[in-house]
Amino acid sequence: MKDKLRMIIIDAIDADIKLEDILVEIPKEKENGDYSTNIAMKLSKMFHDSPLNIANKIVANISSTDISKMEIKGPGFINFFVKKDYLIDNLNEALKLGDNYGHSDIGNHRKINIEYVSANPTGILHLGHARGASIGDSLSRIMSFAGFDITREYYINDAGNQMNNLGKSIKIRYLNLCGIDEELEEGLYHGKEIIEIAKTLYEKHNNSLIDKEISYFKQLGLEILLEEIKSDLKLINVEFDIYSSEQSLYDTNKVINAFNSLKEKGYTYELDGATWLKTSLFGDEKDRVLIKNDSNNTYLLPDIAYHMDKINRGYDELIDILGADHHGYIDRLKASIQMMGEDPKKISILILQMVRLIKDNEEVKMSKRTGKAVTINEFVKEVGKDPIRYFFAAKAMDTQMDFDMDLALTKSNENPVFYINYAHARICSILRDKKDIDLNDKKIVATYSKNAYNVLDVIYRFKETVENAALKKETHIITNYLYLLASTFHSYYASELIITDNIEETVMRLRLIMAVKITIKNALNLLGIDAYEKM
RNA sequence: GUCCUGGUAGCUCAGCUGGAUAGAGCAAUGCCCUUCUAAGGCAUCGGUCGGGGGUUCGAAUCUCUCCCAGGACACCA
Repeated sequence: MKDKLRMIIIDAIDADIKLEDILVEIPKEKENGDYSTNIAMKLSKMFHDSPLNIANKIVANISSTDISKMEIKGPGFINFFVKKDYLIDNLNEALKLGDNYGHSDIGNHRKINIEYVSANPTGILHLGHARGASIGDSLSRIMSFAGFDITREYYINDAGNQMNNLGKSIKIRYLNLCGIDEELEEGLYHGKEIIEIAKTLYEKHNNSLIDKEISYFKQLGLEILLEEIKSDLKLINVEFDIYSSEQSLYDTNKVINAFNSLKEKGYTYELDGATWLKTSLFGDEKDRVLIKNDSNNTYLLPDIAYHMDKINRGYDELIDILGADHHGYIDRLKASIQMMGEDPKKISILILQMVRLIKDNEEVKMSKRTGKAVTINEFVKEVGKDPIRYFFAAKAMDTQMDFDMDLALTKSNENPVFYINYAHARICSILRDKKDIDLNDKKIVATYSKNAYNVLDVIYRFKETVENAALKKETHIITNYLYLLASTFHSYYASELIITDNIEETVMRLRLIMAVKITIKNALNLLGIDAYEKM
């Protein structure tokens, strides 16, 4: 309807205006119409005329069967009151489409790769990772529902020095169990999951692994921890399409090829025994080291190879969801990609601000080494998957958030996910009582109440909400919508009975709440949250 | 010191391509179960939009400056 109005408005203006310059919005106050536009004020300068005059001219030029009333108010807003037939059409559409209601083609099958979490497999995932995982997965679901072709990818840093440290840490813990005294030095991994791995190995093999190389322990640790990461992610409904390995980029010569390509183009130079990349040529604040003077690579080189690999796999856009501590990384990566001859605009890097965990009014520091961090596993057990998913989706990525453990653990009704699911459960309950009423009765003459129309209107807005969330890449647009939908429904529920003696009325109202149920379920699904039949 | 994010009701946060009286939830207060789930509804209370200047018909929104919080400034990833 918004788009329709924009078309109507543009036809009524005698000037060269682009469609996207016309803003149509839903006024906060109902008395200001169903939709409104500020275009007259916008055109005031261009036409050298007062907004009110322009508004009057525009209104005089509009004639549409969809519009029941137009008003000019305030400094020059044009308010539209539209006929409500489209809401009924949409209701029928929703019932017909079911699980597919709200699906959009706006993404036009553009191939998008979303990379998130990508935590090094040197420990167990904790709460901070849960934010990235939740946002990444919700965004994938939303964009996918909006018609984008989404691939979810997890990048495993299995080639760097931390992996050797992992192997070393496991081996030392194992040797300790075998009665060999060896110190676990600073910088190695002190987490209790490392001890557990060592313990498992000892129970299984006793002393027989003492002479094995570090690389043996490294490989074992990697496999075990990766499995643990996958199963932890599954607890919050997150799964990936592709796990790609840094090591494999070396094995297939993609890293060396990337390096040679940069070198051939003259973007590298030697200094102090290291090899540098001229990223400052393309907007980075300074040049970066590719190969250290101990002849090891920095992380940047394989990362360039990795992003090139993704581009070469045919994606139209790469989205990286990274923690706030990586923000300095954006410029150097984009600069590097540009040197490789690709458009840096293909890469969107979304920066996720930190989560601070608060317990007893004090911050709990999260560190893989101390073993003190609250793991996803523990957190799901205490709080539950759905509140976690909702809570993370509900906040814009760029807000730093404090996660108050004590508050979350009370499991009180402060969590809106209960409120939303309560609406769903209520509907299910009514539908169980409907007995044998035929909902497809076409001969309906009764009309909907004002409250019912409010509900219809919110249901109608679902599709444009999905599109908006997908284009802006913001998950909280969906949570806000869900809350509005639930709230509008609860209000309607209190205002009239669904099942009455009047069969026509009953059928209409049942159809309405069924559409609400479908919409809630579909929207919750976009966030990886279950819809409850009963509460 | 430089850069990046934030600073909106007691608390957690929306709103930010400039628009009508700044919105929700939680907390507080008062009503509403002889009605399909009261985990609900209805209402009240609550604000120098961090401070100050600027741009204009109009600024929470744009701009400058200062203050506060967190983060980044490696031949770590």
